[in-house]
Amino acid sequence: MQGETSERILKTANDLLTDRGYSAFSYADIAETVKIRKASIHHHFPTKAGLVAAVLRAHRARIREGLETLDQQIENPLARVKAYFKYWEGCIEGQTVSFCIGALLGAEMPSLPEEVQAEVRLHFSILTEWFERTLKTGSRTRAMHLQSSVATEAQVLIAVLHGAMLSARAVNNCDVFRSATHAALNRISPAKP
Amino acid sequence: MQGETSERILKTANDLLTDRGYSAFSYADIAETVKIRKASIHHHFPTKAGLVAAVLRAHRARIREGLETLDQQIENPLARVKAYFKYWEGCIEGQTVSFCIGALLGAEMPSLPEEVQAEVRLHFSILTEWFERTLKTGSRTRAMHLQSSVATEAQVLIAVLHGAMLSARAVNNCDVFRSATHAALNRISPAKP
DNA sequence: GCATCCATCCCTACTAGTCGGTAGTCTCAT
DNA sequence: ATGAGACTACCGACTAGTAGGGATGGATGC
Repeated sequence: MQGETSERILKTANDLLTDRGYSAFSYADIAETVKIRKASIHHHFPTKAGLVAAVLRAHRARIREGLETLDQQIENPLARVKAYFKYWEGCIEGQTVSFCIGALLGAEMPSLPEEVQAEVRLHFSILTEWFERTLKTGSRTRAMHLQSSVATEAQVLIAVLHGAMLSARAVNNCDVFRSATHAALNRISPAKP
Repeated sequence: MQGETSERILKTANDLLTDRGYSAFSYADIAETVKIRKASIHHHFPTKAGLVAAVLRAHRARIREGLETLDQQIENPLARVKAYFKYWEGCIEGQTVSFCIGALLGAEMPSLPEEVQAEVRLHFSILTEWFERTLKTGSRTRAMHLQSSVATEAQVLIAVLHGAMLSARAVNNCDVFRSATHAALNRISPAKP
């Protein structure tokens, strides 16, 4: 029932990864919730590193799709950036997904298999590229007002995004995410008349 | 040689924790570098949770001391905040300590023993208190210029601090930490004449 | 129509190794 | 002689991963 087994494995691994990180989840955990034997998971994903890399690829694809949708549906670049932050605010608030696995694995970087590390780096690079692209057009069209270079402002926004996730998780309160990110976004908003 | 065994265990656990997080290091790892048997570690620290909690307490004490020293030696509140960021810039650049264990464990929060979670929450709260206190006097004395409330600005700075650490670790480059944090600090600096 | 083949999928049963933690013993300084 | 600190030797549970066997179903050859 409900879709391909490998899809269910990926989904479960994604969920486990989201709240435990790489080292703290096991094939046995997946087996339990997918209702399948441990060995059967190895049939679909021979190694843990491969499985997690696949989860990250899927995660990245979803994020990329989401960003493309924002690009198409929202004209104002500032509003696009705000919408991306709002998306995460909803995730954290709803408790469904409380962290971005790309960022979470970034923290565990030194202990990850090279295969996984590469995917984490890709996560940061697609995020950086999108922010830089969006900030560049936003700055040009005066939809936003930047105080530093596009590259630097992009880094600040990404840092606030991930750092605020961290704080929200640590104190178990979405409000700190909301207030920190709103303040950061207000600072690149053009001055009100 | 070099000091009490329990001190060496703490130091080693601190280092291991810094680059692997909670789940990815073991008593065996400590035993190897401290040149002691695994069982002997249990003599000093009966449980892993207790050991890590002790590491966090020591880490928090060091941070608190550092902040108190800043409070005493630097008069300008803005300069104090900048000095704290500079401290971490030095840590990351020198590769000696590449991450704050308080923040790192914040990411792993849901999979940590309650004993450790409590210490992580304390880390965030002493950091928040110091930032709020420093920003409040900075704002009052016009040493800095805040666009939002003290509480919110403190959250933004903490988020940038931890988020920039995350980016620096993910892409293995201290420059992103430096540029993001400098930009964030410039924004609370008073306008130049 | 029917047998064979092959790949897919999941299973049981296992491996070697690691995990945190315990029991009990030896040594040595106070 | 007593207690601290280190040891050897072990525990049961868990880890990722492997070997090999059934079951299924769809394609092929006759």
